[in-house]
Amino acid sequence: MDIREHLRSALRAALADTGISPLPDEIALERPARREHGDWSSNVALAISKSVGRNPRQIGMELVDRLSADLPAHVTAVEIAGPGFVNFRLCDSWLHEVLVDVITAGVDGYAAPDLGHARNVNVEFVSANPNKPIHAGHGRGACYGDSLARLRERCGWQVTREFYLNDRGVQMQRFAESLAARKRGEQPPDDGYHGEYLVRWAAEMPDDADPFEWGYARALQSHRETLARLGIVFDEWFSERSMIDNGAIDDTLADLRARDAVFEQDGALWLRSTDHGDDKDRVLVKSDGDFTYLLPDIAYHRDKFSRADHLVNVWGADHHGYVARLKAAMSVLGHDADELEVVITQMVDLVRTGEPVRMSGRSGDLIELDDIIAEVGPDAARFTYLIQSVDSRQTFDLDEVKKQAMDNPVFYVQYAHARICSIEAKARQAGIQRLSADRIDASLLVHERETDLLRSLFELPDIVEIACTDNAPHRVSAWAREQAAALHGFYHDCWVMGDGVSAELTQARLGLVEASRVGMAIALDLLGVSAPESM
RNA sequence: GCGCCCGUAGCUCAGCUGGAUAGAGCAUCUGACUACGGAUCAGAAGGUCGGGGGUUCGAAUCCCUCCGGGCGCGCCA
Repeated sequence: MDIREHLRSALRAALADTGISPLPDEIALERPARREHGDWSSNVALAISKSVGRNPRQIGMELVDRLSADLPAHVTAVEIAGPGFVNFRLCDSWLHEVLVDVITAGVDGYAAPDLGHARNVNVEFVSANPNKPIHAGHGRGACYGDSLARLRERCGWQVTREFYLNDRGVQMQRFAESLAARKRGEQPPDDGYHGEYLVRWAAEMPDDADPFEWGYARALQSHRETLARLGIVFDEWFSERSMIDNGAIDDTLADLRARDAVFEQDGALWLRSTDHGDDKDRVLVKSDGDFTYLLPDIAYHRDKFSRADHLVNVWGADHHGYVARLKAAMSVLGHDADELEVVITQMVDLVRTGEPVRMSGRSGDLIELDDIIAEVGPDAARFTYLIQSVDSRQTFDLDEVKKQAMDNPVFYVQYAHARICSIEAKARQAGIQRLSADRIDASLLVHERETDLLRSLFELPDIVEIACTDNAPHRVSAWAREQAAALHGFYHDCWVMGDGVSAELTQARLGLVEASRVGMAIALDLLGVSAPESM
């Protein structure tokens, strides 16, 4: 049983004994920041003092008295502190159970809370237009979205990774015209695409190819290849054009009309989105008969809702203004708008030793994600994109990320994993066979370095759950760094084998090393970063 | 003007569904291996958590307000 649930039930019983009624729904238990405040602490006396009308310190004292009279398992002391905190001191035995839990559950079973209950979730991300290479800014959304998908998979969801293709419209026309112009050796039109990549692609294009279709296919190939370099593979590439061909857009329009959610004004057709939380109504079909981008978007999300229980969209900050209208449209169509989560990633500033990397506006050149990957490597790119909350603007310093050899966190973390593997290999070479968890005497693990590692491993399931529910992979990155620090400290102070280390202690420590490997492998997998056995 | 995000150590950032003396990495300074990989470890120094109010036993965290920065507010996509 989770140690917190164990302490909670003890507290609940003590509260009942003191005549508190009704018992609080929630009893908070947390690890105090300061060591002298014990191993676990509860503020329950403070939390209920008002409703009970009693002094919190007094309630706390009573709880301490009753708990001390019959100490729960693992607990060595219960103390009152400050305004009324109830602090528990535990012996290390509760941590020794963690070791067994981790090894027994393994990489697939540990820290895998079932939050999704096999529901289907569709995670749509990147969705870069198929008319130019994926650039550095997309990298953040790509790594982030894939990590969200990994978190969902670990937490019991059925996940579809989806890429939406805006494969029609004026932008694609301009792209085709620009490509054709380059093929003829001419400059693209002023309102076309001027990037250097078009010169390369034009050179590849056969003379008799249709610039639109060939260019589209070429861009798609480029996207696939770039994403594959980061280990990102999509299940579905959804074509906007297909919704015209198969009537999905007409159906959507008919659906909206049937729900009396549209009206005509000034020759255009409008969606009454203000009825569902938008700040103004939106045009669906322009007076010239073309529809706006919004209508296919609505049709697309309508389609996604027919395929999944829950939708997650990863959008760049420049699209946050569209959230309200899309949610309004889904609400109009009878969907629960809360089942559509739109997460916004803030911008990325590329810099090189503190100097901003200029994106040439004149030529239309962008820094391609391929170039970033080639320069810093896929693991460093992914870890860097995922090390920080996507709510904050990110400064991505290419030189900092590349000089990883010395001080980059991704290497620090990967090195920890490699070290673990190195120890295990050394043990094998020495003919030491690691015993199964039930045959290890985990109680031998009493060194502070050892208990630090176990405490860290204990936290991983919580971290995974929070990262999943908050769409926050950076919590996993932070954990991985802490776990790596704990591992390096352990490595430094605690010899697993050799003179002066008993066979039993070697076995216990090998178990701890294996548990660490499990935890680190889980975290790195969630981040999509490789877990090397040697570096 | 309105909306969303951000403002925490010299730098890059965690911590934000309220907890006790605010953390990490980098950079700086000082130390540590005759053994499992020194891409490591230990210590020091570094702070008006943008400012001001409020709620609370308790606020970086919640509320209000102001300041600063980013991104959006189309019958563009």
